[in-house]
Amino acid sequence: MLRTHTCGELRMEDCGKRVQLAGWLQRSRDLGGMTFVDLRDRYGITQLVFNMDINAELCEKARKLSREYVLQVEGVVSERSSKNKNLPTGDIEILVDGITVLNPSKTPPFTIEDNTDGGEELRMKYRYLDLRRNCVKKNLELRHRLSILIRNYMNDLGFMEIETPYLIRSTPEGARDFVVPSRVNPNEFYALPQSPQTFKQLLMVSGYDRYFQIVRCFRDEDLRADRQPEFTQVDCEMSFVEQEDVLQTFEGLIKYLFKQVKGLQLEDFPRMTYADAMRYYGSDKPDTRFGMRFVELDDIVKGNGFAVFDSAELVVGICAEGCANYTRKQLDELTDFVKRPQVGASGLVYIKYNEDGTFKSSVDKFFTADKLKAVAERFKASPGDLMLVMAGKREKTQTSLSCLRLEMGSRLGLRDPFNYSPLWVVDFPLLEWDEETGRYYAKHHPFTSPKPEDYPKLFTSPGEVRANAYDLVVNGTEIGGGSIRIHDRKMQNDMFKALGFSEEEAQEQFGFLLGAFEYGAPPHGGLAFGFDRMCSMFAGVETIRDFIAFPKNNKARDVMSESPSPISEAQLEELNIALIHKEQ
RNA sequence: GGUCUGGUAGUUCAGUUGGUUAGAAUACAUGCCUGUCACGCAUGGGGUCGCGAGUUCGAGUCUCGUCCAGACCGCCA
Repeated sequence: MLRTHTCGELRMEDCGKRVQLAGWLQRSRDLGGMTFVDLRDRYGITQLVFNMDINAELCEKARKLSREYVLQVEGVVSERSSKNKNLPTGDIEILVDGITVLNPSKTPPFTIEDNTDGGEELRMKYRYLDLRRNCVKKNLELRHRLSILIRNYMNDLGFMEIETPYLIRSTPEGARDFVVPSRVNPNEFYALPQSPQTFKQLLMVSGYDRYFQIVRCFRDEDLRADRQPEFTQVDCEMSFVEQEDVLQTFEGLIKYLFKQVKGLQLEDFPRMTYADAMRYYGSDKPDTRFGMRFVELDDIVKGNGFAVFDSAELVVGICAEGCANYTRKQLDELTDFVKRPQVGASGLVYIKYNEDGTFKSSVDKFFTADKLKAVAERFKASPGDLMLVMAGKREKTQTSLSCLRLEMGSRLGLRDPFNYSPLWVVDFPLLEWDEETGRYYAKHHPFTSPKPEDYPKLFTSPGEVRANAYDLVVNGTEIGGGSIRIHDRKMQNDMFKALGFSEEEAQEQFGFLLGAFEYGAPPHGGLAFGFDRMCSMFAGVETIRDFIAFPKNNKARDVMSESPSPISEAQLEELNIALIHKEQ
């Protein structure tokens, strides 16, 4: 061993011990007669001291070392004459009598500190240096800790972790697949799994009635701060359960994690139907840390000669408490905000309920004070409040107002990342109409079961069928989701029919699963959590990249290893692949 | 596919209405300094202003194109 201790563990009671440490040179302070060196490893920082009077030759050697050199030192643990309260090892230092440079280092392009001078791009290019930083290390430690806690909790409940394949059959439903050419089967391709969905259902057929897996998944879609092409799911499935059993089981897991990681004892998670989430928050993942719920106004405001309202499918608004003093400039900012292409609203109506009880609105021309008073009552507004109203097509208006609600929540400081507000969103629609292709798609996936009472509507009014599907939402972020699956062959056939699949197409793509369902599939259901998002949620940040050791950038590139990259003609030849656009 | 923001020293940034030799901080190098811990002080080196074209007597600054990075919309069962 090159060391007897780590750089984080020596304390006062170790004084007098002869020790060996190894690590990286964080920083050195050369005072002329003496030199201090901070030695860093994964566990902490320990100060080394060199003194001209004691060993001039060694001190001279220490002065020549620079940042990120890898050192091994030997010396005696001593009490410091001036202590550093900011450091766990701040009471002691090592009186060094021997030093070995294990490896020199070029000057790193940015400082290895919490408040680094390096920008995002540079840190990603030199990610192996970025990972030396304490704050990045803490993120990976959190991730590790969560994975251990989850595995232990699931194990205690009798869940088995079973690995499923990464090279699987491509299916056209859902996200775009990453594909992998097969050399031994020319002209054929595997896909990387978007999730182990079909395999975990097959495991239920096989009788592994409680399965989980912390597993990498792949989706070839555009990236976001909270979306990577490869990401990790906590994938779970149970047999002989109903929706309530799944919700209870995994609410337990999440509460356990909050207790262990944050020391928080969470109340039972509220349930909200998809319909209510859309109606009151304009989103299927509502941020319930604050109110400002939607209030629909159609019956009050229509028929007063304001064409925008009269022609709208929906007139809906929110009430921002205490914001009646917003200036013209602030209101214009909000109008600009909703008019941005990303939000896409055509305008914003404001109604100020002034402190003196009067109203001032952008639609005074059309509405009497009495009418505005009626609107204010519908909002349960008080003098001093500001009502913001939007109108138009129902869904579009809801999503636009949802953006505005979140913006107002942020402006008013109502979105504290460490104030956690979890909820289950339930009763999702089974199907979703797609205008472009003119057909229904499974909102969750094609194995999701309809609610029994809605099953008869599958062919009469498919859009109204609700599913046994649920999402766990925390602070406006979808942390996980799942469903009770279809285990009945006839129901599965009906589902494919509703999706416009012919018998042959269904057989072609999912034949192995359908076949399995004919050999005694148990009732089953489950869910999957986004593990990266879970980590970022516990840390109170938006981006999941901080919790992935080697993430991709927003063009799906690894700027460190410069991946993806072209492959050789020989490789292409071997795979029987020709490139169409070689120049790109 | 689209909207927006940015690209100037190793790094993080400033750079006025288009006008002389492009600055600061930090890092780095050298020297001084015996209790520092963001040590201090002094001196010094360091620039294809992302790239290309255009406007102009003159472009870091204006226009167009392009590349790169980031946020978002579409997309993500």
